[in-house]
Amino acid sequence: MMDETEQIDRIRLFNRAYTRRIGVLDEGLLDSPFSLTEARILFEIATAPDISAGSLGGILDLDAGYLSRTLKKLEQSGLVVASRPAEDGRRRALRLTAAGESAFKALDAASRDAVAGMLGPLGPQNRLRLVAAADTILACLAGSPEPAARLRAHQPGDMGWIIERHGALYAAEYDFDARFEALVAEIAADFLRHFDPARSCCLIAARGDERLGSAMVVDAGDGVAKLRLVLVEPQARGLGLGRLLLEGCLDFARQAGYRRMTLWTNSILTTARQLYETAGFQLVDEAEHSDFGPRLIGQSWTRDL
Amino acid sequence: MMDETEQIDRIRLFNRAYTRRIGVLDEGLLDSPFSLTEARILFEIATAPDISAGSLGGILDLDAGYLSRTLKKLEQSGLVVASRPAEDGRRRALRLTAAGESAFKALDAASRDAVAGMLGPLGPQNRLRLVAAADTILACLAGSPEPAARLRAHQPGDMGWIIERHGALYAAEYDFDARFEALVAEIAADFLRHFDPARSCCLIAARGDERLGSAMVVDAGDGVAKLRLVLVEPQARGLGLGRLLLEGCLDFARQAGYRRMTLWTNSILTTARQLYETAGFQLVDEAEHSDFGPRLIGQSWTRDL
DNA sequence: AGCCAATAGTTGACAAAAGCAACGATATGC
DNA sequence: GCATATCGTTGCTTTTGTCAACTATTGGCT
Repeated sequence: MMDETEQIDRIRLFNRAYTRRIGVLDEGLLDSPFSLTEARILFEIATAPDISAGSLGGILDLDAGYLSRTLKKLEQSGLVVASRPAEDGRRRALRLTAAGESAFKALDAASRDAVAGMLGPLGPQNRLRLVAAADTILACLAGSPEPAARLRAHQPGDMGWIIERHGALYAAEYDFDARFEALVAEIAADFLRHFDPARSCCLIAARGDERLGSAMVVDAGDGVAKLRLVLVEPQARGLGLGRLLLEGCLDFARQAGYRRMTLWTNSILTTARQLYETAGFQLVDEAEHSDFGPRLIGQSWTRDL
Repeated sequence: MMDETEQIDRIRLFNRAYTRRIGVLDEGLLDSPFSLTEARILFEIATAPDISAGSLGGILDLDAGYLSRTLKKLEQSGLVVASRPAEDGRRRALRLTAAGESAFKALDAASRDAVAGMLGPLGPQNRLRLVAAADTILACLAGSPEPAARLRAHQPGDMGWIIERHGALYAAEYDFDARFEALVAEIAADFLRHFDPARSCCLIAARGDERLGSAMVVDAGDGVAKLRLVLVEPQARGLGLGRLLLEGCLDFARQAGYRRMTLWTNSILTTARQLYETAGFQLVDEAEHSDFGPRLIGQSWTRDL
């Protein structure tokens, strides 16, 4: 895990590195006749015509006096005009003249080129990642409360994802071999082949587009529902998603009229074991096996609904 | 898709927003007796003791004259000492005094607090996302030139990925239903169950960790190899990956001693059809079916090896 | 209506920050 | 040992930013 100190250090590292980058970008404006502040002023006026000097200063965090002087210079150069709006004789509504517009366009193009120059050497894939990461940062800072993880029914591709994550995670964490992924694929294929919305369900825990966990219920006959393929991604553990998925499955099974629910798991999955125990499941059988490579103890659990 | 113009605009938006954020952070240093530049100088000297004024200026992009004066001020305040290293009488090796160290520590703590204040109101999940995104941006910019796509053998999780992408892509592009994903899962499970490195193979086209395409060869009996599950991700199309995968499969089949290669596909997959034609495959059979929902024309292709 | 406080912007004086160019001291290459 | 380059310093200048006093206008209040 990453503690707060390390988070802060990494953000500070990022701030240093990135501001230096941006500094390099802004140097591109050096061969224009405008200072960075002037360019920012032109940009803001172009974006929000009839803006007042006051709000401009607020946005750019400029001293009122300094701003006033700078604006006067821009007016004298014929790039900006100010009018006294009828409704408030104190304010001055700022606008770009035609010359101001074209100066802004040139600046804007230069700034665009500078960014393009930064993105240029990156591969198309890296560019997308970069833009996505920038969006993420803004979203996080905007404090857009991170979309809550929620349960949804399965969609095309979800079965494959379940197989992939089971295969990759159990291989990495417990050294399961390919037979495990094969078994999961068979279970998933079987689920899709015989999917009956009244008798079976597959729940995906997702946050936005990101899949965080899975669980499914299938008909085991005799009024017994079988819980399968319960998985929570490592980065999403500790959020109660396992509980959420399990509750969703129990609810579904009850509504579907099942009397009991059973599941099969392996003893090394201690977190899962706790989850099942607190959810009222009872261990009914254990048997050693080596179906997936390492020596394991398979467990059957059950509970009434 | 996102075109370059939009990427640039979003990065520019990010730059504006983020620099403003950092500006706010730096204001935290205002109640220290140091200017931002002095603080940066202290930071660099603390990080790299015995640094020369020249490289300091290079790192911080400061005018040599300005830097010289600022350093003199810091020396007079007793925070920095400079020594003439024996090996080069022109340079001056800069170090913090004890007082300098403690001043730096205070600055460092203030900066850390400022960042902590920025991260504070975010949720723990958002903090992690933010840090991860910042790392991503630096990694992208570090311009680790995007690794070339290459073929590799399958690994744990790859079969699941193949199933996921087949399921999701064919559903989105051709409206295939769940039976298709089920079929792919069965094929994949079968492959894993009966995988024999001498008789079958699965190739994954990958760029770094990112999977871009797949193809597999299985034994169809009578010296015939069957090509299955050829897929290239939309964002990686046009790079010749399909060709690469196909050649890899043909090479494997020849080395494994197969006499012929067959494959089954559907007529709507026109890009794939061209790929097979140019690779020397010949259409031997067509049959209408609706196995995956829409009415399709299945095609069998074959070629000698 | 008339007064007062608040708001929007301007101006002068000044300080800090930054840039430029000339210069001295030392090192390096031929 | 001389030309040339490097490292740093200093004087001078411009740019940038700050502060406080000031004018003009508005809006609320009695």
